[in-house]
Amino acid sequence: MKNRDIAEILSSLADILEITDQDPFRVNAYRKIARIVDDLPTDVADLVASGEITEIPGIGKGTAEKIAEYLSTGKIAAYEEAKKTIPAGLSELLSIPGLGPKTIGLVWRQLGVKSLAGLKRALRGRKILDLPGIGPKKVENIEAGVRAYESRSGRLTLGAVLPTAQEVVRALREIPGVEQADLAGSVRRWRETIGDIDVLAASGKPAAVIRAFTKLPLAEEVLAAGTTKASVRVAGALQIDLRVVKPAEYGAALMYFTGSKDYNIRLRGLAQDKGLKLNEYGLFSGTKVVASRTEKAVHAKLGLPLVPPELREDRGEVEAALAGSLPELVELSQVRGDLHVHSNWSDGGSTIPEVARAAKARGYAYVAITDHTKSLGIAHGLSIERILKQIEEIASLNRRLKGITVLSGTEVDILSDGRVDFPDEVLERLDIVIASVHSGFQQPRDRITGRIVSAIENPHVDVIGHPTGRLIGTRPEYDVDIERVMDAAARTGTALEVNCYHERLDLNDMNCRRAVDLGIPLALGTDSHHVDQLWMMELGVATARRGWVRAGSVLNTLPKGALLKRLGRLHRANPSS
DNA sequence: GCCGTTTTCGGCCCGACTGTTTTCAGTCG
Repeated sequence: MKNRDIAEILSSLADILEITDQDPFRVNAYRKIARIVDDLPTDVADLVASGEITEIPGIGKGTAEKIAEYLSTGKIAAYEEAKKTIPAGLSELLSIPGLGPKTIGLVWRQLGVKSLAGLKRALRGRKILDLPGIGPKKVENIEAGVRAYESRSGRLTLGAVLPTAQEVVRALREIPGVEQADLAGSVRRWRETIGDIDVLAASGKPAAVIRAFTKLPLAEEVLAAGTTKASVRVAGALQIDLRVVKPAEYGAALMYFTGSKDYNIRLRGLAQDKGLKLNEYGLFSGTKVVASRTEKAVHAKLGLPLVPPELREDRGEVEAALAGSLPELVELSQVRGDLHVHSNWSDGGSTIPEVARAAKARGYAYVAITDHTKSLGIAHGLSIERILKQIEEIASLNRRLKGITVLSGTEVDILSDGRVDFPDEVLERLDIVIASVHSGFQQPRDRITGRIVSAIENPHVDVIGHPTGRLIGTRPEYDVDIERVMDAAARTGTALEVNCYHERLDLNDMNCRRAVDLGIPLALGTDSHHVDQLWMMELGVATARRGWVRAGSVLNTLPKGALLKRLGRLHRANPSS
């Protein structure tokens, strides 16, 4: 699938056109198409072959031809030509905060800056001060931008910052004069990674709120503080931006600061069509406010139901909302159990009774213990003898437990030849079998895809664990042909996991959407190695919601009996609970 | 580059902030 490659080329093309001062709307058109192609749940080659590609809003004849050209020749002539017009190291400079295309074009043409190293030399040499429109303050800003760019460690996973973000909102709501406070930005949309945390508050006394906010104990450093907004640094490197608005403007402001940018653009377009204007202060007819206090009211005046923040990415949700066909998304409260938890029998830190207690406290009806198997020696994977013993202990524990059932499961290794690590007679005795790849990540596409398809076709395998193997920001997915995996899963009825662990979220949102379209069942599991990690179910539910998943597609929204029946193992259901 | 019953040409989201300005350009979200 070439979607990602094509998206990167179109995005680079946009960078080049921007630096060479071409029509900004053309630049935006390419950026938008790059995003659309990257988000596509299907192989762009199929859409080109069928001619459906130009039916996607935003993609016209011109770009469709370029994509077709890439698919047949491996190159796009327009891009190859454009690349010759600027030095290769220039596009990188667009990532420096405070430095934009105009200034980059200026230092390149006037000073011969061709790269980050060249920019730093120009800053040191102070030649840059001779350029029109550049003064000492601007030089200072660019220097600070370069430092920030060089020191930043990339985006953090949502799961790594969410607890802090939620604590900040709680603290904010305690401040006198704060009427409402919520997370906004990419955290509220539950994007898998975030750059900083945006928080919004409503108050009639913004200055006092800002003062109190900057004095919160968790604020380690105050980066900026004005009358309506402030930025502080917490927990090391994490930046929190607070904005305070009037209560009457809260809904419009929350929409504005939640984004995404593309969603906001779409809604402003809808407003324009109605002769209205939408900004962060409200929806206006001339100077008269039409709606502003709540998100629901602003959406309603635009002819839309309230669109859940997880969907606000301009991936078709606006059209669906207008047509009244938004999906009813799965909710955390509908999840009746966690299907992927490790205990101290393998590499987990909690005992099985501790897991059961914590799962019950979360309101679950069941929880599956799915420890590793013997070939994963590093994780103390279970031998056949030990898994049989564990099955017995869990049965005994279930006889004592009230209000929760522990399911006997396994996360069985998919071996390098596609067989799994336990024989059928062992797998048959388990309530749930997850099969996962934990080795041979470097295998070529055919081989690793074939392994996973073999596991899918194994009648004892219920779920494929973390199907792409990626670790966000650490390890790319293995070279798996996810289309083939999904075709096999759809054919056999095998579930694919939405691994909820914050560094995995695998399947990701767009793959969830593809799976749902194909009718593939999904299994939510946290992959917890300690009871402190069970909360990450929230992250998986959010990922599923971002993938337009309804409760009906999620196995663990089923009651225990229906789940076990679905897994084909009703006869092994524990009769005592 | 994309798009369209006000349009096949002429638009394309909106405002704040900053720094350089003397009326505005660049950047950001």
